[in-house]
Amino acid sequence: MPELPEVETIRRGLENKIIGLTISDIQILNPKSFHGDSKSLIGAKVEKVFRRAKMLGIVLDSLSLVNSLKKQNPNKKRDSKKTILFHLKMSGQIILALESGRQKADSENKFVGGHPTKDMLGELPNRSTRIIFTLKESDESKVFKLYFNDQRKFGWVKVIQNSELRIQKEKLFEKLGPEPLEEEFTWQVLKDQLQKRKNTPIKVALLDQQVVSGVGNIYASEACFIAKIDPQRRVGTLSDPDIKKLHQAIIQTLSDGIKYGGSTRTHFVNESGKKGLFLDYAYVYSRENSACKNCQTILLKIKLGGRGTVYCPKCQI
DNA sequence: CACTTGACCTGTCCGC
DNA sequence: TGCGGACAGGTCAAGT
Repeated sequence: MPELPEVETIRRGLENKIIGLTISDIQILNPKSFHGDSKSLIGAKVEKVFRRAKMLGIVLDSLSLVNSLKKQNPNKKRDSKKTILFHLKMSGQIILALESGRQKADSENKFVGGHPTKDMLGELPNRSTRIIFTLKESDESKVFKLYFNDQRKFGWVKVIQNSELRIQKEKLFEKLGPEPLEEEFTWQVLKDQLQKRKNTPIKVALLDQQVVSGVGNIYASEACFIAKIDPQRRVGTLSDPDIKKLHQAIIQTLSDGIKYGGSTRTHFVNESGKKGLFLDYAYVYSRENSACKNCQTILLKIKLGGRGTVYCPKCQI
C-alpha cells in the first residue's frame, strides 16, 4: 500500500478540499470493503482529516445529524460524532472529483477552482471502484465524488466513533508503534522498540507496525541503504551508532517520500489522480540489477520475510 | 513468546 | 497466442 508518505500526501491534498463539505450519499459497490452503518453518516460535515500510521481518517462533525435525531427522539443521549477510517493496503486509491459546479472549467488545465474535473481522471467509476461518497458544499454550489478504488480488495473503509479515537480504545491504534516523523521518535525509542525483535533481520523488523508505524517495503529498503546497513543483519547485531544512523535514515527517506508526493509503482495516485515521483529518486527499491548510485556495484534482490528486498552488497554491511 | 508462512484478491509480466 | 507461475505498496491468523 501506500505507506506513510503516500497516505500523508493524500491527507494533505484532501484536507484543503473537503473540510466543511457535507456527506449526502454513499454508494457501496463492494460490501466487503465497507464496515459499519453508512446511513449514519448522511448529513454529517467533514471537520478534519488525519493520518495514523498508514490509515487515513475523516472526522465528521455530525451536528446536523444530531439535530435531526433529537427531533425524532429528544431523550436519546449519545455521541454520534463519527470518523470514517480508510486503509488502502496494497492497491487502494482515494480520488476526489468535482461532479458539478457553477464555475466554468479553465480551458487550459481543466481544473475548476483547483479541482480536477472528471475527464482528467480517466474513467470514474472504474472496475476497481468499491465505494463512492457524494460530498456537497453547504450552499450546494458544488458537488464532489470521493472514489475509493481498490483493485485487490484488501483495503477497507470503516465507521468508528470519535470517542474510540480519543480514548485510544480502537484496537487498530492501540498496538501501533511510534509515528516516525513525530518528535517523540528518538533513536533511543527506536532502540527500545527493537528490543523484542533481536533475532529478526532488521529490514523485516522495520516492517513491523508495532516497532515503528507507517514504514513499508519501499521505505524500509531505502532506510537500510541510507544507513549503509545490510537488510539481512539481525537486529541484535546492530550497534548504537548503527541504530542512530537507521533512525536518521528512516526520517530522511519518509520525508523525501512526502516531498516527492509518494511512490508510484503501479497503483498509487494522490487525491487528484496524480502519480508520486519518489521512485525516480529511490536508491534501491525496484532497482535490482542496476548500478548502485553510490558505488556502481550491481544491486541484488533477495527475499526477506516473504518480501522482495533490494540492496547494495558493497555499501550495505 | 518470537518468528515464518499462507491467505486474502486482481492483474501483469515472463518463460516455455 | 496460450498457460502456468511468480510477483506486486499490507496485515492477519495459523503454523513451528
